[in-house]
Amino acid sequence: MPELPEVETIRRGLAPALEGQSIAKVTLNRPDLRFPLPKAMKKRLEGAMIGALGRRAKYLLMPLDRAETLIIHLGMSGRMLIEAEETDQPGAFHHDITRLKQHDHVILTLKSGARLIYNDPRRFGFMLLEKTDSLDEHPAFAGLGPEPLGNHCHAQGLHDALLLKKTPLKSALLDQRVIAGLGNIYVCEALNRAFLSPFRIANTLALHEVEALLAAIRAVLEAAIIAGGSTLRDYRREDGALGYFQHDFRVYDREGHACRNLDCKGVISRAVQAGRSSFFCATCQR
DNA sequence: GCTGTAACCTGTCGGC
DNA sequence: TGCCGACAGGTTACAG
Repeated sequence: MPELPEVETIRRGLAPALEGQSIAKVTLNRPDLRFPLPKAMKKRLEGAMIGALGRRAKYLLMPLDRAETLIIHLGMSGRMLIEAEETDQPGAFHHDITRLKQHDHVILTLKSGARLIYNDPRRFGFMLLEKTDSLDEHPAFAGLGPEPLGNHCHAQGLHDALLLKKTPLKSALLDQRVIAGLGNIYVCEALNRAFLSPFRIANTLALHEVEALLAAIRAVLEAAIIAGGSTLRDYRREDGALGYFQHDFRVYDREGHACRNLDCKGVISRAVQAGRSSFFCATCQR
């Protein structure tokens, strides 16, 4: 799925087309997403005006003028796409010729005529409509760790959180309660840049190692946002275009290739941790 | 209470 | 060429 950089890229791309626009029509083609969409959602959305788009971790937030916020999670394969005007012509959707319309589960038609399409083949994603003033208490957000790119994320705080974890570092960083927004790709990349093994037990890291780790996490995420995210299979930007950060991967999906860290002659290995692939260099990551 | 695993669903890719 | 199994960016329920 879209991890933090992909969701942020989508947010920035959608904002000019959505903010200040009213929703004229809601089409629920397939309400049985990960969590079933309530039938009342259609009525609650139609006629509402969209405010400034936000993001928390991997969640896209669409506030409405009715004191409610549409919470969108893209799961593993979800896409949010803007289509300029309604058309059934094949291939008319910008560059995104890979999208199958059978997976267009939710369509918001704006008064401007543009359509916001939620497409998700694997249906691991979901949408929730919640009261805006109680979002922080919502179960989706209440336990989330700090935003790695935010002002409230500090090495000391991350160090304290990791001290409580007896799991391998890789698993600890995937835990959204420790730090929010990281997924498999960017954890692998950040650990390589910080020269830390994914197998290190989280509570054995010294503060100076956590400082290096946090700096690496931030560098990776910022570079990925500039590149428009990473496209492996499903991810597309809001206009159907690809992300390009996958060309800058140092370890992810590079098993058997040379490590790209300076002066390291190691080779990238792959191992399975908690059912997920970890890519790392055993020579320079300790 | 914490941790690891399996399951959710569908598409893609590689091997046979 | 076609079939089948493995695997995939996330999250969560459940067993140990």
